[in-house]
Order: sequence, then structure tokens, then C-alpha cells
Amino acid sequence: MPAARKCPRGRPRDDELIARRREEILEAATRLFAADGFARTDVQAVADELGVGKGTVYRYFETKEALFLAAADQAMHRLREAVHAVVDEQADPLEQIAAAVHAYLAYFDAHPECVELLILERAAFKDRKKPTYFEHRDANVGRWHELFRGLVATGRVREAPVEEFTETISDLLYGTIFTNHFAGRREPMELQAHRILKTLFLGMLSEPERARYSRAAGRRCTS
Amino acid sequence: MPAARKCPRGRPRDDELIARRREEILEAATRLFAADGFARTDVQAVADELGVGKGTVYRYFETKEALFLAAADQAMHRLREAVHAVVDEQADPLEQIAAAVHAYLAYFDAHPECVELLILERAAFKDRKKPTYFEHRDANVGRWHELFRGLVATGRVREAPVEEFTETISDLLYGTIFTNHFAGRREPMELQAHRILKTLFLGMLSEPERARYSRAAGRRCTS
Amino acid sequence: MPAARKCPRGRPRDDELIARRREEILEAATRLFAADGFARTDVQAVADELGVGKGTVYRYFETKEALFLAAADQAMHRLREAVHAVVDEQADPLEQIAAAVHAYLAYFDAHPECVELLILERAAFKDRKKPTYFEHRDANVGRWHELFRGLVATGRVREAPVEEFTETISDLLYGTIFTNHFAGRREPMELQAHRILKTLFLGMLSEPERARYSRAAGRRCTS
Amino acid sequence: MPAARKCPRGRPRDDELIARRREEILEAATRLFAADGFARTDVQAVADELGVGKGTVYRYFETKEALFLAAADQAMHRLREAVHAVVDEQADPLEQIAAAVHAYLAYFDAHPECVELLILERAAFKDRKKPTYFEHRDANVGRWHELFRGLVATGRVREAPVEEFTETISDLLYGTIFTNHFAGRREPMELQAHRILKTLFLGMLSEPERARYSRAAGRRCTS
DNA sequence: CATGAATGAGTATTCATTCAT
DNA sequence: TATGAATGAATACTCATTCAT
Repeated sequence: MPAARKCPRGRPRDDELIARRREEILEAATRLFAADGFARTDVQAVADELGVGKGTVYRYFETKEALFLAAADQAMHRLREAVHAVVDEQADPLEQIAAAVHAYLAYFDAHPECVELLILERAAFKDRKKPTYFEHRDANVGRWHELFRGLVATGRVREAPVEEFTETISDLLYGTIFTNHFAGRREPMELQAHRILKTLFLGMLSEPERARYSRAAGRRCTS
Repeated sequence: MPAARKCPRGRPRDDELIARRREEILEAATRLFAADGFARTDVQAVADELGVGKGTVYRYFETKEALFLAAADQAMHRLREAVHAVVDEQADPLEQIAAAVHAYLAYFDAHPECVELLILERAAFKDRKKPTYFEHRDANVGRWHELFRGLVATGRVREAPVEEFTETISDLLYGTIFTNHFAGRREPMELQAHRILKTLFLGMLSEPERARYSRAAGRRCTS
Repeated sequence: MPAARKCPRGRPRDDELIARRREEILEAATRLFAADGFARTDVQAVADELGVGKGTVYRYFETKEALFLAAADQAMHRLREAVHAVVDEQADPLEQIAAAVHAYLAYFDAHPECVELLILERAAFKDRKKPTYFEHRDANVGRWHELFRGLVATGRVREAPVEEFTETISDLLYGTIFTNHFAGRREPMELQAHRILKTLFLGMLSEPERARYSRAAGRRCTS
Repeated sequence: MPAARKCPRGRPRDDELIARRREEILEAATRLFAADGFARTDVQAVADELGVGKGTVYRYFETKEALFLAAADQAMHRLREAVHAVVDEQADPLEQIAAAVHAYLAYFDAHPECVELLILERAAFKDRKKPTYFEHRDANVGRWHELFRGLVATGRVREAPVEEFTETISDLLYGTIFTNHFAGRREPMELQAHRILKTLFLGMLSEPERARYSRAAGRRCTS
């Protein structure tokens, strides 16, 4: 008799154990993939890192590819959670934007491996899959569109299609984390967030030049 | 007189042919690397594409890696040339900025393979080399710093360290080409350039909100 | 108590099987290397010979080179054992020498592949390693020096530095196995051993000539 | 008749030039093959060493293999010449033997590359060719047989088939040059020659032991 | 369930040889 | 005749995946 195998009353939470193990594998995988790249990381190395057999890793993830994609997905999930958490603390929409920018930069500042994962995913799975990053971004963008619609309606943000704002912010942040990571930029994260927000909110031109530029742009559009 | 020792026995080398062949290899390589990734592209495939033997490719590039890096370098060189060409046609500094943004986006719009190359380089050669993109960027940035110093001095751009401007523009453009390429964004390139310039120059806020934000930002800084 | 942590999850390793497999691989490798040379022997061929996958061979030996050197080492070990076994059966030192000579020649007569291995090792690993043969020889020579010292002391062998004897024997045997193998000499092994021992023990000269030669040599030395 | 093919009076000695060039190539090849082994020596390297094109080497030797074998053959030729030269200076047969032993050892002492060539030839061309060394040896051995027949007839060497003597000497010398070269033996060449001759001529046993051994050997043979 | 032994497809690189010039 | 550009056959080694224990 294989016996109580964890006693009467219960045999509880094998599921929990399984979930925890899954997380552990994903974390080890993230670390190693980010450090060595997809091709140069052996599944064996992931198993070794955890002190388990290689077969065990394969019980949790069908293929090396699935393991990698799950790791990328996890990273994006956590980014989303981190951003949501601070956004929800703010009432004012502009403050929400500011909070989101801070949280976004802070997340990748604290988890540079995640930037690596974004790159690696593209390099390794170009034609097999829509990038995880954009999947997550698109799932989120509707909410920001609404927010901007409100801001335009209340006259706090200038008139323009709201997509212009979300895309610009999105691109700027995306480019920033890459540059931070690849070029090894050492600007303190807080200052960087301020700089970005200031430029996004106010632009670069001086007051007199703004007027001139607006007029010129207007002419161009109506011509 | 045996003539200026100018009768090199044997088949003479044709430098021009060599240079042309080199370019051809690089172009085929760019195409294939971009299409399939570094690891999945055989050197054999590059040779086949050109109808030459594999050994010939190796006569021109010591290793597959060298071939790849040369392709990436060529792409960046051409970007630089394309940008310089249009910038030099403009006299007004703000027009120069606008021209550069257009040219940058137009280049990657016309050569999406180059975006791929940037990604692949990072994924494959993370620790072996400073990314080609940033090497070229850094070689260029001084010129833009000066330009912005002039704009600040003449009061056309608001007071701020010029690095803030160059970095913001740089990051925004970098993020934009990636998003365009990865997420398959279909916004017409010209419109995109306008959107980006408008936001960079004017910011997002409405006039009344600008005042409020400036005041708040000022308070924060002095507190 | 979960029992002496002696329940290693998973398939248990079978050390004996591993050792046997190792031997088998070494034997196949010896055969093939000897037949075709180092360069012309594929690791795949070794695997095929055993009906296993190539990867399996690499589980046991890190590189083709390591496989080869292990094969050479095994051959020398066995030579040593074969020689020791017969030497230990003899009490008289001269008989021991005779037994060693017989065993040495018999070993290479029975295992001509081993002669090949000696050659191949030198040809392939000249600058990477002290030849296995000489490593083993040097590990053994002390014992023979002692034996000869005893023989000189008891007046059974003429006065001379004992190294002269060991080196001469060693060189003669070494040259003999090479010549046997390379030139395809067909002299029966037993006769060959007798011929060698007789010459080593008695020399080639006739009695009268010995006297003359000794005198001449003496003159030369004292002059 | 294809015309004077050699012109009127003069344009002399192309043949001589060709022969000289051939020698040069062979010398460079010997050096490089000995240093790096057959497989690791590129024909290109031989060409570079001489400052000529690779095609030129191929004009003189059909294949890399032919080049190697010619180099080995040249080495053996020179050995033969060196030995003959000193032998012919001696009148007494025993002195001739001594002179040959000296010359043989001196040759390989001065040209260690030749030892390498012997090895390499065996390793690379085992089944394609009778070793050059033995070809040359066999071409020579008849002469030594005669010499020994004379020595036996005149009672200067003990009664025995003359092959016993030539083979023993041959094997001992062969083994000696290998050991010298492989094990890096540093015994001065002159001393080594004396040691070898003394043992060959006188044997190792003391006078009393000789008698005993001879008797025992006799018993064994007649039993 | 966990393990790790076994497998074999997949690939960059070298270099002897040829032959157009 | 000499050259060296072009060629492509040949080959060790890795590592994702499977499956017997």
C-alpha cells in the first residue's frame, strides 16, 4: 500500500507545489536566457541551476521554446501588474500617466533581464509569434485611449487623435529601456522619468517659437 | 631594363571586382540574416544566393560572425549617409531636425532588414561587442549637441541641458522603428514623422494645463 | 524518518555497465584507429561499430583526441601487465630478463594495433603530450636498474653503468616491434626473442676477436 | 623533331634551375611537415615559405602526398650517402660497421626532422606504400650480409646466420633514433655510438656467465 | 513521478586542387 | 609559365528531446 502518502485529511496542495516549481523554473530560465541568449542556454543548465533532472523541466514545459516564451510572458505580466498597482493609486489622469512612466522605467531598471528577453524573443521567434510585449501592450492600450479621451474632452491635453499620444509615449519608453540597457546609460531612473515627462507634456520649444511653429504647421495642413 | 618590376607573374588581381563582390555578399547576407536570423542562416545559403561556392564567401569574410557584423556596419553607414544628405540641404536648425527625423524613419521604412539586423546583433553578440548602432550614434551625437546649444542660445528652444533633447529624440525614434517593424504598424511614414515632431516640439498638454504643470513642476523642484 | 536519504529519485546509475561500455568503446576505437589512422577515423565509425549513437561515445570521452589517448593508454597498461605477470614467475634475474623480452615481443605480436597506436600518437600529438609509451617505460625502468645492479654486483654481467644495459635493450626491442610491424617481418616470434637475447648476452664477436676488441677499446679509453 | 627545343647556342640550364627549385621546395616541405605533421601542414604554407604561388608547388609535385613522399625519399637518400661516404673510408670490416653506426646516428642527430618524416609517413600512408625507410634499407642490406659472411668466414664473428646480425643492428639503431627523438634523450651522440657498438660486439654478460649461458643455450637447442 | 543515459540531426570551417588569366 | 581566386568535400561536436528504469 503506497500509504497515506501525505496523511489522511488532505493530500492538499500538490497543485500549489506544482505552481511554485513552475515559477522557480521560469525564474532560473529568465536569468540564464538573459545572460547567455536563447541558443547558448542549455535546458541542462536550467535543470542544474535548480538541482533537478532535465526530464523534470520537460514535465513542466513541452519544449525549450515553450519555456522561453513562458518566461517572456511572465516578465510582461509582472510589468503590467507593477504598472497597474501604482496607476490605481492615483486619481488625477495626468498623475496616472506620470505614475505609469515611473513604474515602467523602474520595472526594467530593476529587471534588466526582461529587456534581454524582449530582444531574444524577436531574434529567435520572429516569424512564429507576435511578440509578447506587443500582445500585452495591445491588451492594455484601450484603457489609455479612454484616459486620453477624457483629458482632451476636459481641455487638459491639446486636441489630437488619442492614438498619437499613446503611440508616442509607448515608442519613447520602449526606445528608452533599450537604450538604457544596450548603451549602458547611467542616468538615474528618477531623473530620466522626469525628463521624459517634461518633454512629453511641454515639448522642447520656447514660448515664442511654439507660436511660430504652430502657425507654420497650420499653414502646411491647410495648404 | 626589365621594366619597373611591374610584371607581376600570374593572374593580376582586380580590385574593383573584389570590392563589387564584397558588396554583393554583404547585400545577400543582410537579406538572409534579416529573414531567418543569425543562427538559422547558413553561410551556404549566402553562397547559394550568389551562385558562388561557400569557400568564396569565406575568402571575403573570415567567419560568419564577421560577415554579420560587416553587414550591420554597412547598414548603419548607409543610414548615416542618408540622414546627413538631407540635413545638409537645410539651413534652419529646426528644419534640420525635422529633416533628420524624416530621413531616419524613411531609411528604416525602406530597409526594414536593417531593423532586424540591429536586433540580431544584440541577441547574438551581446557580450562581444558594443552594438554597431550605438557606435554610430555616439559618433554623431556631438553635432546635434551643438545644434541644440545654438537653439537654446537663440531662445528658440526652452532652457535645459541639451542632452535631454538629443536623448529623448534618439530614444523616441529608436522605439518607433522597433514598434513599426515588430508590431507591423501601418501608419504612413510621413504622417508618423509629423506626429513625432509635433509632440516633440509642442508637447501634449493644452495651453492652460501647461501653465499649471510648469508651476507644479517648479514647486516640486524647489521644495 | 525518510530513510537514510538513500532513495535517489530517478533511474539509478549502473557503474558496472558504464565501465563495460567504456572498455567496449576503447576496444572498437583501438581497432579502427589502428586500421585507418587518427585523421581518417570518424567518431561516427566508432559508434557504428558498436551500434550506438555518436553522442554516446561523446558521453564517455570528451573529444576524439581523448578517446585516442585513452586507447593508447589502455594498450600500454596491458603491455605492462603482461610483462609483469611473466617476470614475477621467474626467480633468476637473467631468466626475468628473458621472460620480459619474450612477453614484450609476444604482446605486440598478438596486438599489432598497439604498434600502430604508438606511431599515431606521435604523429598526431607530437607537441601536446609526452608519448604514452615513454611515460609507461619511465615508470618501469627503476625496477630494471636495480635488477642489473644486482647482476653486476654478483659478477654475472660485466661492469658498466646499468643505464647502458636498459637503454640498449629498450631501444632494441622498440626498434624490433616497429620493424616487425612496418616491414612485415615474418620471423617467428620465439626465434626472434632467442636471437635478440643471444646477441644481447653474448655479443657478435668470436672469442679471439673479443679479446682484440677489448684491448683496442681499452687503449682508446685510456689514451 | 619539335625543333631545337633548347635554342641555338645558349639559353642554358633551365633544367638546372628546375632541379634547384625542386630541391628548395623539398627542403621547405621537410621542415614544415616535420614541424606540424602531414595533415596540419598546408601546401599554401610551403608556397609561402618559398615566396612562390601555390600553383607553382603543384607544377613540381602532383599532389601534397607526392610532395611528402618525395621529401621522405630525399631524406633517406641523404642518409644512405652519408653512411656510404664514411664506410668507404674504412678498410677493416669491423671498422666499417663502427663507421656506419656512427654515421647513422650522426645523420639523425643532425637532422631530427627526418625522424619525424619516418613517423609521419607511416601514420599517413600506412596502406598505400611500403615505408620509404625500409625500401632504402632493403636496397642496402645485401652489402652488409656479404660483409658479415666474410667476418664469419674469417672467424672474427661467431657462427650464426648473418641475418641475425644485420637485423639486430638495424632494429637497435632504428629504436635508438626514435627513442632519442621522442623521449628527448640527451646522451652525447659519440658516447651512444660507443655504448651500442660495445654491447653489440661484446654482449652484456661477464666471462663466467657467458660460459654458463652458452652451455644452457646449447642444451635448450639440442633438447 | 523524477531521472539522466542515449540519440542523431544539424553546421561552421578548412584546405587540396583546379584553371582562368 | 606563374599565380591565386574559386571551389566544395569532408567532419567533430552540441544539445533538444525521448524514454527505460
